[in-house]
Amino acid sequence: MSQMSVEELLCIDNQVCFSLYSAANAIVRAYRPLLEALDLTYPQYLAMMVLWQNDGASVKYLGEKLHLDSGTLTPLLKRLESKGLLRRGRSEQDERVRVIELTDAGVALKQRAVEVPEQMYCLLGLEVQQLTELKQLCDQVTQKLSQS
Amino acid sequence: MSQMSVEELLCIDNQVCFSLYSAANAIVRAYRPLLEALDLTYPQYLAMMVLWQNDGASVKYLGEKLHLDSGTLTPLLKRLESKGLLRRGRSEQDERVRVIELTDAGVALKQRAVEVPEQMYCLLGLEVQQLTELKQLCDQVTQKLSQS
DNA sequence: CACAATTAAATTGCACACAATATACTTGCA
DNA sequence: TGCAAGTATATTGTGTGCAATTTAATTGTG
Repeated sequence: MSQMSVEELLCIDNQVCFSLYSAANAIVRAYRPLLEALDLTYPQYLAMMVLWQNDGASVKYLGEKLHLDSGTLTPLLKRLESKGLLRRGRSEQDERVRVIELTDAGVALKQRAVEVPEQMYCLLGLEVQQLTELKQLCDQVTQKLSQS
Repeated sequence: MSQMSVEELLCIDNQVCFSLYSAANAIVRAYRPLLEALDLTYPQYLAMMVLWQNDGASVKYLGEKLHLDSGTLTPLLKRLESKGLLRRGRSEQDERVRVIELTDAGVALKQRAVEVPEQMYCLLGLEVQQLTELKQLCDQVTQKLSQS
Protein backbone atom coordinates (compact mmCIF):
# COMPACT_ATOMS: atom_id res chain seq x y z
CA MET A 1 0.00 0.00 0.00
CA SER A 2 2.47 2.61 1.18
CA GLN A 3 4.58 2.44 -1.96
CA MET A 4 1.66 3.37 -4.22
CA SER A 5 1.78 6.74 -5.97
CA VAL A 6 -0.96 9.34 -5.60
CA GLU A 7 -2.08 8.51 -9.13
CA GLU A 8 -2.41 4.84 -8.25
CA LEU A 9 -4.04 5.48 -4.86
CA LEU A 10 -6.75 7.74 -6.28
CA CYS A 11 -7.60 5.48 -9.23
CA ILE A 12 -10.92 3.66 -8.98
CA ASP A 13 -9.45 0.68 -10.83
CA ASN A 14 -7.27 -0.05 -7.79
CA GLN A 15 -9.94 0.32 -5.14
CA VAL A 16 -11.63 -2.66 -3.49
CA CYS A 17 -14.38 -0.42 -2.17
CA PHE A 18 -15.37 0.67 -5.64
CA SER A 19 -15.41 -2.95 -6.87
CA LEU A 20 -17.62 -3.93 -3.98
CA TYR A 21 -19.92 -0.96 -4.49
CA SER A 22 -20.25 -1.75 -8.20
CA ALA A 23 -20.86 -5.43 -7.57
CA ALA A 24 -23.63 -4.60 -5.09
CA ASN A 25 -25.28 -2.29 -7.64
CA ALA A 26 -25.01 -5.02 -10.27
CA ILE A 27 -26.60 -7.52 -7.91
CA VAL A 28 -29.59 -5.31 -7.11
CA ARG A 29 -29.99 -4.68 -10.85
CA ALA A 30 -29.81 -8.41 -11.63
CA TYR A 31 -32.43 -9.25 -9.01
CA ARG A 32 -34.95 -6.84 -10.53
CA PRO A 33 -36.21 -9.07 -13.38
CA LEU A 34 -36.18 -12.13 -11.11
CA LEU A 35 -38.29 -10.38 -8.46
CA GLU A 36 -40.60 -8.64 -10.90
CA ALA A 37 -42.88 -11.70 -10.95
CA LEU A 38 -43.16 -11.45 -7.15
CA ASP A 39 -43.71 -7.67 -7.30
CA LEU A 40 -40.86 -7.15 -4.85
CA THR A 41 -37.74 -5.00 -4.81
CA TYR A 42 -34.53 -6.57 -3.53
CA PRO A 43 -34.70 -4.91 -0.08
CA GLN A 44 -38.37 -5.93 0.17
CA TYR A 45 -37.39 -9.50 -0.73
CA LEU A 46 -34.77 -9.44 2.04
CA ALA A 47 -37.35 -8.23 4.56
CA MET A 48 -39.75 -10.98 3.47
CA MET A 49 -37.00 -13.58 3.92
CA VAL A 50 -36.47 -12.47 7.52
CA LEU A 51 -40.21 -12.64 8.13
CA TRP A 52 -40.58 -16.06 6.51
CA GLN A 53 -38.07 -17.28 9.09
CA ASN A 54 -39.35 -15.17 11.94
CA ASP A 55 -42.95 -14.11 11.54
CA GLY A 56 -44.04 -11.54 14.09
CA ALA A 57 -40.62 -9.90 14.28
CA SER A 58 -40.25 -6.27 15.36
CA VAL A 59 -38.82 -3.42 13.27
CA LYS A 60 -35.80 -3.47 15.58
CA TYR A 61 -35.20 -7.16 14.89
CA LEU A 62 -35.54 -6.64 11.15
CA GLY A 63 -33.12 -3.72 11.40
CA GLU A 64 -30.54 -5.80 13.21
CA LYS A 65 -30.81 -8.65 10.73
CA LEU A 66 -30.73 -6.42 7.64
CA HIS A 67 -28.42 -3.72 9.01
CA LEU A 68 -31.04 -1.08 8.17
CA ASP A 69 -32.68 1.56 10.34
CA SER A 70 -36.30 2.63 10.82
CA GLY A 71 -35.85 5.44 8.32
CA THR A 72 -35.46 2.79 5.65
CA LEU A 73 -37.67 0.07 7.09
CA THR A 74 -40.78 2.03 8.05
CA PRO A 75 -41.65 3.13 4.50
CA LEU A 76 -40.53 -0.24 3.08
CA LEU A 77 -42.83 -2.14 5.47
CA LYS A 78 -45.67 0.25 4.70
CA ARG A 79 -45.28 -0.62 1.02
CA LEU A 80 -45.35 -4.35 1.80
CA GLU A 81 -48.42 -3.72 3.94
CA SER A 82 -50.18 -1.87 1.12
CA LYS A 83 -49.45 -4.87 -1.14
CA GLY A 84 -51.30 -7.01 1.38
CA LEU A 85 -48.28 -9.11 2.34
CA LEU A 86 -48.15 -8.17 6.03
CA ARG A 87 -49.82 -6.32 8.90
CA ARG A 88 -48.00 -3.77 11.08
CA GLY A 89 -49.50 -4.44 14.49
CA ARG A 90 -48.46 -3.39 17.98
CA SER A 91 -47.02 -5.53 20.76
CA GLU A 92 -49.40 -5.90 23.69
CA GLN A 93 -46.54 -6.02 26.17
CA ASP A 94 -44.88 -2.88 24.81
CA GLU A 95 -46.93 -0.40 22.82
CA ARG A 96 -43.80 1.11 21.23
CA VAL A 97 -43.01 -2.11 19.39
CA ARG A 98 -44.42 -2.90 15.97
CA VAL A 99 -45.16 -6.58 15.47
CA ILE A 100 -44.87 -7.39 11.78
CA GLU A 101 -47.07 -10.33 10.89
CA LEU A 102 -47.36 -11.94 7.48
CA THR A 103 -50.79 -12.29 5.89
CA ASP A 104 -51.77 -15.50 4.11
CA ALA A 105 -50.62 -13.88 0.88
CA GLY A 106 -47.31 -13.03 2.49
CA VAL A 107 -46.78 -16.60 3.67
CA ALA A 108 -47.88 -17.99 0.30
CA LEU A 109 -45.37 -15.83 -1.58
CA LYS A 110 -42.57 -17.93 -0.12
CA GLN A 111 -43.44 -20.80 -2.44
CA ARG A 112 -42.89 -18.63 -5.49
CA ALA A 113 -39.67 -17.18 -4.06
CA VAL A 114 -37.97 -20.53 -3.74
CA GLU A 115 -36.60 -20.50 -7.26
CA VAL A 116 -35.01 -17.05 -6.97
CA PRO A 117 -31.81 -18.11 -5.14
CA GLU A 118 -31.18 -20.84 -7.69
CA GLN A 119 -31.66 -18.40 -10.59
CA MET A 120 -29.25 -15.91 -9.04
CA TYR A 121 -26.74 -18.68 -8.44
CA CYS A 122 -26.83 -19.45 -12.16
CA LEU A 123 -26.43 -15.81 -13.11
CA LEU A 124 -23.40 -15.43 -10.83
CA GLY A 125 -21.75 -18.43 -12.43
CA LEU A 126 -19.09 -18.81 -9.74
CA GLU A 127 -17.94 -21.96 -8.01
CA VAL A 128 -19.41 -22.67 -4.57
CA GLN A 129 -15.95 -22.32 -3.08
CA GLN A 130 -15.52 -18.86 -4.55
CA LEU A 131 -18.95 -17.80 -3.33
CA THR A 132 -18.11 -19.01 0.17
CA GLU A 133 -14.83 -17.10 0.09
CA LEU A 134 -16.57 -13.95 -1.18
CA LYS A 135 -19.22 -14.19 1.51
CA GLN A 136 -16.63 -14.59 4.25
CA LEU A 137 -14.66 -11.57 3.05
CA CYS A 138 -17.79 -9.41 2.77
CA ASP A 139 -18.89 -10.42 6.26
CA GLN A 140 -15.43 -9.48 7.55
CA VAL A 141 -15.71 -6.05 5.90
CA THR A 142 -19.15 -5.44 7.38
CA GLN A 143 -17.99 -6.56 10.81
CA LYS A 144 -14.81 -4.45 10.79
CA LEU A 145 -16.62 -1.32 9.61
CA SER A 146 -19.46 -1.76 12.09
CA GLN A 147 -17.27 -1.87 15.16
CA SER A 148 -15.41 1.36 14.40
CA MET B 1 -26.43 -25.88 -3.52
CA SER B 2 -29.00 -28.39 -4.70
CA GLN B 3 -29.12 -30.27 -1.40
CA MET B 4 -30.10 -27.17 0.57
CA SER B 5 -33.59 -27.09 2.06
CA VAL B 6 -36.07 -24.31 1.34
CA GLU B 7 -35.43 -22.96 4.83
CA GLU B 8 -31.72 -22.79 4.18
CA LEU B 9 -32.09 -21.39 0.66
CA LEU B 10 -34.33 -18.53 1.73
CA CYS B 11 -32.26 -17.53 4.77
CA ILE B 12 -30.31 -14.29 4.43
CA ASP B 13 -27.50 -15.71 6.57
CA ASN B 14 -26.66 -18.12 3.75
CA GLN B 15 -26.74 -15.63 0.90
CA VAL B 16 -23.63 -14.14 -0.66
CA CYS B 17 -25.69 -11.42 -2.31
CA PHE B 18 -26.97 -10.17 1.01
CA SER B 19 -23.45 -10.15 2.48
CA LEU B 20 -22.21 -8.16 -0.49
CA TYR B 21 -25.14 -5.76 -0.33
CA SER B 22 -24.58 -5.19 3.40
CA ALA B 23 -20.85 -4.73 2.98
CA ALA B 24 -21.43 -2.11 0.28
CA ASN B 25 -23.85 -0.22 2.55
CA ALA B 26 -21.31 -0.39 5.38
CA ILE B 27 -18.62 0.97 3.09
CA VAL B 28 -20.68 3.96 1.94
CA ARG B 29 -21.52 4.63 5.60
CA ALA B 30 -17.88 4.40 6.64
CA TYR B 31 -16.76 6.82 3.91
CA ARG B 32 -19.20 9.49 5.11
CA PRO B 33 -17.14 10.88 8.00
CA LEU B 34 -13.94 10.62 5.94
CA LEU B 35 -15.43 12.59 3.07
CA GLU B 36 -17.26 15.12 5.22
CA ALA B 37 -14.15 17.31 5.32
CA LEU B 38 -14.13 17.34 1.50
CA ASP B 39 -17.89 18.01 1.36
CA LEU B 40 -18.33 15.01 -0.94
CA THR B 41 -20.59 11.96 -0.91
CA TYR B 42 -19.04 8.62 -1.88
CA PRO B 43 -20.45 8.61 -5.43
CA GLN B 44 -19.32 12.23 -5.84
CA TYR B 45 -15.85 11.20 -4.65
CA LEU B 46 -15.82 8.40 -7.23
CA ALA B 47 -16.75 10.83 -10.00
CA MET B 48 -14.01 13.22 -8.90
CA MET B 49 -11.48 10.37 -8.98
CA VAL B 50 -12.36 9.63 -12.60
CA LEU B 51 -12.03 13.31 -13.45
CA TRP B 52 -8.70 13.70 -11.63
CA GLN B 53 -7.41 10.99 -13.94
CA ASN B 54 -9.29 12.11 -17.01
CA ASP B 55 -10.25 15.78 -16.92
CA GLY B 56 -12.62 16.76 -19.71
CA ALA B 57 -14.36 13.38 -19.79
CA SER B 58 -17.92 13.02 -21.08
CA VAL B 59 -20.95 11.83 -19.11
CA LYS B 60 -20.84 8.65 -21.19
CA TYR B 61 -17.21 8.01 -20.21
CA LEU B 62 -17.97 8.62 -16.54
CA GLY B 63 -20.92 6.28 -16.82
CA GLU B 64 -18.81 3.51 -18.31
CA LYS B 65 -16.13 3.88 -15.66
CA LEU B 66 -18.55 4.07 -12.74
CA HIS B 67 -21.24 1.73 -14.13
CA LEU B 68 -23.84 4.48 -13.65
CA ASP B 69 -26.27 6.05 -16.11
CA SER B 70 -27.18 9.64 -16.91
CA GLY B 71 -30.18 9.44 -14.60
CA THR B 72 -27.73 9.16 -11.72
CA LEU B 73 -24.85 11.20 -13.10
CA THR B 74 -26.64 14.29 -14.41
CA PRO B 75 -27.94 15.43 -11.00
CA LEU B 76 -24.72 14.33 -9.27
CA LEU B 77 -22.61 16.40 -11.67
CA LYS B 78 -24.94 19.36 -11.26
CA ARG B 79 -24.32 19.21 -7.51
CA LEU B 80 -20.55 19.12 -8.03
CA GLU B 81 -20.92 22.05 -10.42
CA SER B 82 -22.90 24.05 -7.86
CA LYS B 83 -20.09 23.39 -5.36
CA GLY B 84 -17.72 25.01 -7.85
CA LEU B 85 -15.66 21.86 -8.45
CA LEU B 86 -16.37 21.51 -12.18
CA ARG B 87 -17.95 23.01 -15.29
CA ARG B 88 -20.43 21.13 -17.51
CA GLY B 89 -19.48 22.35 -20.98
CA ARG B 90 -20.33 21.07 -24.46
CA SER B 91 -18.08 19.37 -26.97
CA GLU B 92 -17.43 21.52 -30.07
CA GLN B 93 -17.25 18.46 -32.32
CA ASP B 94 -20.52 16.99 -31.04
CA GLU B 95 -23.04 19.27 -29.38
CA ARG B 96 -24.78 16.33 -27.68
CA VAL B 97 -21.72 15.57 -25.56
CA ARG B 98 -21.10 17.21 -22.20
CA VAL B 99 -17.43 17.89 -21.49
CA ILE B 100 -16.88 17.86 -17.74
CA GLU B 101 -13.92 20.03 -16.80
CA LEU B 102 -12.53 20.52 -13.31
CA THR B 103 -12.17 24.03 -11.94
CA ASP B 104 -9.04 25.04 -10.01
CA ALA B 105 -10.91 24.17 -6.82
CA GLY B 106 -11.78 20.76 -8.27
CA VAL B 107 -8.15 20.07 -9.16
CA ALA B 108 -6.96 21.36 -5.79
CA LEU B 109 -9.30 19.04 -3.89
CA LYS B 110 -7.21 16.08 -5.02
CA GLN B 111 -4.46 17.03 -2.57
CA ARG B 112 -6.85 16.76 0.36
CA ALA B 113 -8.31 13.50 -0.95
CA VAL B 114 -4.99 11.67 -0.93
CA GLU B 115 -5.31 10.54 2.67
CA VAL B 116 -8.79 9.05 2.25
CA PRO B 117 -7.73 5.69 0.71
CA GLU B 118 -5.17 5.14 3.47
CA GLN B 119 -7.78 5.90 6.16
CA MET B 120 -10.23 3.46 4.62
CA TYR B 121 -7.50 0.84 4.35
CA CYS B 122 -6.99 1.16 8.11
CA LEU B 123 -10.71 0.91 8.84
CA LEU B 124 -11.04 -2.24 6.73
CA GLY B 125 -8.19 -3.86 8.64
CA LEU B 126 -7.72 -6.70 6.17
CA GLU B 127 -4.50 -8.03 4.74
CA VAL B 128 -3.50 -6.83 1.26
CA GLN B 129 -3.88 -10.36 -0.04
CA GLN B 130 -7.44 -10.62 1.24
CA LEU B 131 -8.31 -7.25 -0.28
CA THR B 132 -6.90 -8.35 -3.62
CA GLU B 133 -8.90 -11.56 -3.46
CA LEU B 134 -12.08 -9.68 -2.52
CA LYS B 135 -11.58 -7.21 -5.37
CA GLN B 136 -11.08 -9.99 -7.89
CA LEU B 137 -14.22 -11.80 -6.78
CA CYS B 138 -16.30 -8.60 -6.84
CA ASP B 139 -15.03 -7.76 -10.32
CA GLN B 140 -16.00 -11.27 -11.44
CA VAL B 141 -19.51 -10.80 -10.06
CA THR B 142 -19.91 -7.44 -11.79
CA GLN B 143 -18.62 -8.87 -15.05
CA LYS B 144 -20.81 -11.97 -14.96
CA LEU B 145 -23.95 -10.01 -14.13
CA SER B 146 -23.25 -7.36 -16.77
CA GLN B 147 -23.02 -9.76 -19.66
CA SER B 148 -26.36 -11.44 -19.00
C1' DC C 1 -29.74 15.39 -49.88
C1' DA C 2 -33.77 13.82 -47.16
C1' DC C 3 -34.92 11.24 -43.36
C1' DA C 4 -35.02 7.20 -40.54
C1' DA C 5 -32.09 5.19 -37.15
C1' DT C 6 -28.84 5.95 -33.72
C1' DT C 7 -26.67 8.27 -29.97
C1' DA C 8 -25.76 11.50 -25.69
C1' DA C 9 -27.95 13.62 -22.06
C1' DA C 10 -31.79 15.11 -19.52
C1' DT C 11 -36.14 14.35 -17.23
C1' DT C 12 -39.58 11.89 -14.49
C1' DG C 13 -41.01 8.85 -11.10
C1' DC C 14 -40.18 5.47 -7.60
C1' DA C 15 -37.67 3.19 -3.93
C1' DC C 16 -34.11 2.97 -1.16
C1' DA C 17 -30.22 4.50 2.72
C1' DC C 18 -29.33 7.26 6.32
C1' DA C 19 -28.41 11.40 9.35
C1' DA C 20 -30.99 14.17 12.31
C1' DT C 21 -34.85 14.95 14.77
C1' DA C 22 -39.40 14.09 16.79
C1' DT C 23 -42.86 11.35 19.23
C1' DA C 24 -44.67 8.18 22.23
C1' DC C 25 -44.07 4.66 25.43
C1' DT C 26 -41.40 2.30 29.23
C1' DT C 27 -38.10 1.88 32.94
C1' DG C 28 -35.25 3.05 36.61
C1' DC C 29 -34.37 5.55 40.49
C1' DA C 30 -34.59 9.08 43.97
C1' DT D 1 -44.82 7.66 42.86
C1' DG D 2 -42.99 11.18 39.86
C1' DC D 3 -40.00 12.20 36.47
C1' DA D 4 -35.64 11.86 34.02
C1' DA D 5 -33.34 8.70 31.10
C1' DG D 6 -33.74 5.33 27.81
C1' DT D 7 -36.00 2.86 23.98
C1' DA D 8 -38.85 1.83 19.60
C1' DT D 9 -40.54 3.72 15.82
C1' DA D 10 -41.78 7.57 12.74
C1' DT D 11 -40.74 11.73 10.13
C1' DT D 12 -38.04 14.91 7.33
C1' DG D 13 -34.72 16.05 4.08
C1' DT D 14 -30.90 14.93 0.97
C1' DG D 15 -28.64 12.10 -2.34
C1' DT D 16 -28.39 8.34 -4.86
C1' DG D 17 -29.70 4.22 -8.55
C1' DC D 18 -32.27 3.06 -12.24
C1' DA D 19 -36.20 2.08 -15.57
C1' DA D 20 -38.71 4.53 -18.87
C1' DT D 21 -39.27 8.28 -21.62
C1' DT D 22 -37.99 12.58 -23.91
C1' DT D 23 -35.10 15.89 -26.39
C1' DA D 24 -31.67 17.26 -29.34
C1' DA D 25 -27.87 16.32 -32.28
C1' DT D 26 -25.49 13.16 -35.50
C1' DT D 27 -24.96 9.40 -38.76
C1' DG D 28 -26.05 6.15 -42.20
C1' DT D 29 -28.61 4.91 -46.26
C1' DG D 30 -31.16 5.06 -50.35
